[in-house]
Amino acid sequence: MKRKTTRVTSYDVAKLAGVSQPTVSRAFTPNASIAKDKRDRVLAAAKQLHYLPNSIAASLSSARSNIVAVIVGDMHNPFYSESLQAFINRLQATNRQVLAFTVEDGRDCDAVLMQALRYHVDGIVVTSANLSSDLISLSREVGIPIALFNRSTSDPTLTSVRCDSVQGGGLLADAMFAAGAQSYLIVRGDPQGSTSRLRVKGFRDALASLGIGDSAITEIDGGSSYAGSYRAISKHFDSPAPQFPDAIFAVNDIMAIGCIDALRAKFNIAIPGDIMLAGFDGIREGRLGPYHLTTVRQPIEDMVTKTLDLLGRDNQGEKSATQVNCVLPGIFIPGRTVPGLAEIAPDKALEADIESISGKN
Amino acid sequence: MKRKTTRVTSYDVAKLAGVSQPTVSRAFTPNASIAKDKRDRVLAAAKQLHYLPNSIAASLSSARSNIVAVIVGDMHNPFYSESLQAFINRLQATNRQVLAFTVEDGRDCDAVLMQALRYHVDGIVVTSANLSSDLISLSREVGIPIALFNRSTSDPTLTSVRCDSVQGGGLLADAMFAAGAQSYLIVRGDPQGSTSRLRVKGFRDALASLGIGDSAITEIDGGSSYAGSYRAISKHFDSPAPQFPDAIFAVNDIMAIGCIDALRAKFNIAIPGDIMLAGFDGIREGRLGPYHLTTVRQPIEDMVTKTLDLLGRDNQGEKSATQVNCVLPGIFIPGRTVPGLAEIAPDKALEADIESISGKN
DNA sequence: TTGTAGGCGTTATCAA
DNA sequence: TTGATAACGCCTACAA
Repeated sequence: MKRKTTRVTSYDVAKLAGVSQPTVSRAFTPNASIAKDKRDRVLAAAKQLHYLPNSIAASLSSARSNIVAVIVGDMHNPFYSESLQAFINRLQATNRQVLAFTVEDGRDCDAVLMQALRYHVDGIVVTSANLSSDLISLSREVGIPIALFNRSTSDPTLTSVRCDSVQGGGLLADAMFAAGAQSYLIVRGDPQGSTSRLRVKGFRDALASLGIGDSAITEIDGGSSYAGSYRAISKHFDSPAPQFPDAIFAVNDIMAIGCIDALRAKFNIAIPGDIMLAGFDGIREGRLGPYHLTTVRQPIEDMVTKTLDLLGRDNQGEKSATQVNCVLPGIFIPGRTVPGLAEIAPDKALEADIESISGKN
Repeated sequence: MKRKTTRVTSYDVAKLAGVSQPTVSRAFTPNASIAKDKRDRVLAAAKQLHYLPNSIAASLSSARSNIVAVIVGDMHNPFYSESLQAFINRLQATNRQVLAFTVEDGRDCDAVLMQALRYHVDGIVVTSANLSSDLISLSREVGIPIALFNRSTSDPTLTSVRCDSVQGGGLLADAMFAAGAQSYLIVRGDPQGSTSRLRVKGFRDALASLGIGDSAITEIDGGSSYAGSYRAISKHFDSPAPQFPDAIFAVNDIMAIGCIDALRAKFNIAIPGDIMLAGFDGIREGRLGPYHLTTVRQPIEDMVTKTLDLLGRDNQGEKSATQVNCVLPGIFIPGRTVPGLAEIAPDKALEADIESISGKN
């Protein structure tokens, strides 16, 4: 049996360098026990032949692929593309690769997850997607750890990392109450997900303990998107004499931005002059000049670190012995959409905001 | 030699189904010649054993990984995260995977490219990054095709797909001239890249043929980012009696947004009332309420299709025989930052804009 | 430190 | 259509 495409293999290098094949392998392995002169000889031969170790073959024989699958549900929400970027950067820095997947709205995450399992990736990060318990147990059987990112788990045996929605919601309620808000509108997100629910809960709990009664709080559905919240706001206040609340809490930033745009364009509302407003996530867009959104930032970097840490730990052996649900606190970001918050001088805050946004072509 | 983790293999399935191992392989291969009853038997056995074909092993044996590497330079620019998403969606739909890489500003793309080559990916898409000619020839030797996305190539032997910067720049010049602009400011992008240069060229050429002399055109450096252009605008007009132009052309949308924010915040400029303005790319953020940016949209979907098409063609055999430089026309998007363009009724345009933006949590 | 031998789990080839 | 057998290119184990 003969192949057409004869690629350069470690055997070719071994022959040229006058060593055995495993020695070539060692030359490319950090901290392998190999004499310096041999390593140099091998590397020289490799360069001469344009040899590149085949990671696929390495994965097969060593049973670790150095690949982590990252499944992103909604790339339309900047929070998730920022998260994906963070995963890529972090893994790249440790010589691992990212196999990236997206799951379109409501589509089954299962097919995609199956693909990931087939590649025998070292771990799977699932962001914002509902996965069936069948697949969860399958992945467990196959021995590939799964971690949920920014998702609290319906299945308590699943490892997950997320930001403290309840605490974060509370921070925003406190800030708005302190700024004098007495009536509130909450714009909800994805009814399927727990994230929206918990943020609302944290917000309402804090208000309750501040003495704000339920009658002062209204909730509407924002569809969890810019367009959805834009429409929701447009429709909600579409009456001859709309009753505007003192404050609006949109459960995520992209929705908050949709609300702001709708309020300004359709109702000529000033923010925070007429209505104060807050979001949740801390996406870069919220820092743009027209918004300066007051929000709670999810500590993406720390969450990514923790997620990969847990995935690696799972890999070490004990498997599903210790599932962990890691909850990190959110960071309150004072913007200009809630009055009386700017401790920092406006220009300084602006500069800081700008610094935090970059982007080259 | 014994392994600890005894995973289910095709042999296990073969034994249970009472067939040979290759038959199991055939059962999982579409259009393979296998009797229906055998396939059913195999699939049943596979399901019972929770068998998943090992794609890594398949890659090794078949010499095709079904993985395409996508190297993204700047995830801070939404254009590139949108592009990455488009690649993921398209490849996923054809049962291929994306190995995602990022290259930080100015860092060497080479190390990352090397990683991709090691995985023997079927092709590599390079977006916004400078790669050395060494690596280009290496990839050619290894037989892995590379395609540049939104990059014109210094190396003319490289396949590339991009939007017609010259034509696009011309469209914007025409629109602004038609709207009455007589004096122009151009905010340049990355001086390294050809993209910015070509867009500026197209813009200036069009102005020249409209009779606008060089003395009416100023160019400044915008650093190719939101922050960079924000600062550039702030500095450029920082004088007791600043001379504002009639029109500003920022070579990409994220910079255009930075310009708008700076003009509004620092100089209280109305757009397009005081100054008209245009960008380039067609990113989602440009559609947000406060901007409604007039721009030229890059046909991302078509560009992605074309890119993958070319990568696949390269793979078919003839290798570097036919390098292709595909240039697709940009699409003029009338926004509200250049007056007199809205052919569509304002509300309808807004709705269309909103529809084009989604995003769930 | 180095080499020999064997296996990782699939697909490709060829004969039946 | 099916099965036996040989690659694919590397890593691991073990002995030297």
